[in-house]
Amino acid sequence: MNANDLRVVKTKQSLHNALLTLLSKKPLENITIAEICRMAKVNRGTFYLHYEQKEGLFEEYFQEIMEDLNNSYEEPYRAVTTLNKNQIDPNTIRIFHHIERFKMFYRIVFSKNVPLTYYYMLFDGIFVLLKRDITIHNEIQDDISIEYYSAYQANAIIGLIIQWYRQDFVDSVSTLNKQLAAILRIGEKY
Amino acid sequence: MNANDLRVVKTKQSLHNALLTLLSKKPLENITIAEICRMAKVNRGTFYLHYEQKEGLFEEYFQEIMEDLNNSYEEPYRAVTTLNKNQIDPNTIRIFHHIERFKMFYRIVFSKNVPLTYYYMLFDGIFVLLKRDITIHNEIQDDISIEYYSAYQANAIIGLIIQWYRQDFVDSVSTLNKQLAAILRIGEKY
DNA sequence: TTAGATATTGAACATGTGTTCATTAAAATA
DNA sequence: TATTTTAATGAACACATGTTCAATATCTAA
Repeated sequence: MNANDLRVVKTKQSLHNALLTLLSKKPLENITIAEICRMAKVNRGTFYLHYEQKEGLFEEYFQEIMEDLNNSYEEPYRAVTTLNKNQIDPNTIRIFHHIERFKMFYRIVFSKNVPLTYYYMLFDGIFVLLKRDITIHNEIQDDISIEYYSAYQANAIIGLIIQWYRQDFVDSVSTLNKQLAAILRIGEKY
Repeated sequence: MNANDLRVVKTKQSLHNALLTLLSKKPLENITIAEICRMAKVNRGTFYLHYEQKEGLFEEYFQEIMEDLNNSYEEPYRAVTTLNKNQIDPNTIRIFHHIERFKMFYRIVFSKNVPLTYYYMLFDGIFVLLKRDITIHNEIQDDISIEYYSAYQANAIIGLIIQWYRQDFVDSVSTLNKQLAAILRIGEKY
């Protein structure tokens, strides 16, 4: 199954387009593989040559979105810009911009009948960014595992995003940035 | 559909037992509704009279587990015992005990092909506990939304649990408690 | 205990799933 | 361009899904 073979490229493209079209009409859970294939004019057997579930198709998209998340931080090494210092500038927090930009997709990612896969892809994405950030600024005691600490911080941010999502992203990106900045500053008051 | 009708009770019980038996042999994703019904000796149509998906059946179980989580904190009002004070006693943190106790179920809840529903049930459970805790000890500035703050803290804890789960819960409950306590203490050093 | 209410059943139907296999069509390469 | 390689197709299969409906069994309430 050579991914560069034009036939493969064409097939996948058709399937991608079909899924996108269908997603604009109904939620992922109500879309069937047979339906996608009919619309893409691709044999159903061919679908199974490339994917196991319709979720795999969406996963390919989401992969690209995760790359955008990474690229957002490729410039300086700033995930959330050093979590515990009080020189946090809310504008350097890029995560919420990213979510806002792709909110169409994140509405799917966070919907309750979708498998956890995408959640984990997002989690891992943020986890890696934070771990890098935390390691560089090594703002950590030796009794804390970097893994646990990164998982804690990464998922905490996703917690904000969940809350945001549940109000259908009505708050502004800057509200989210400010909330995170304020929360991170809490500890330092004591 | 009277839930007290003996026929209903009997049917649900059979389905529950069948699901549990099957779950000991294979993951939820590989279990079919038809299979559950065959084993429970319940007509497939009857299944659809009570549930929409097999996931709904599991959800009923998980509901009970969530009640256990709540009961764990029914005594004094201590979720994680006031998140930001340094008099945190790791032993008063009950969440990880709870997870450990039901780890069989949480292995399902956190598996990647399962819908987000259960994740949200856990999230909401912890969220409510923390929100109560935070409100009582009102350890919060007025520029922070209690909702966002609770979501942040609740999901942060689940972040630790995810990390724990991914190593198949090899670490001890007390390790987790200590990690959380240490992380919560970080802010106060500055 | 009986009459009425209703949950369960079995059968059937259209559609989806996941897989196989020989055939065909479209690429790569030489 | 001709040859080889291999992806895509169509047909078929057993099984699952989700729904309907009349017939039956079982429960509740009088």
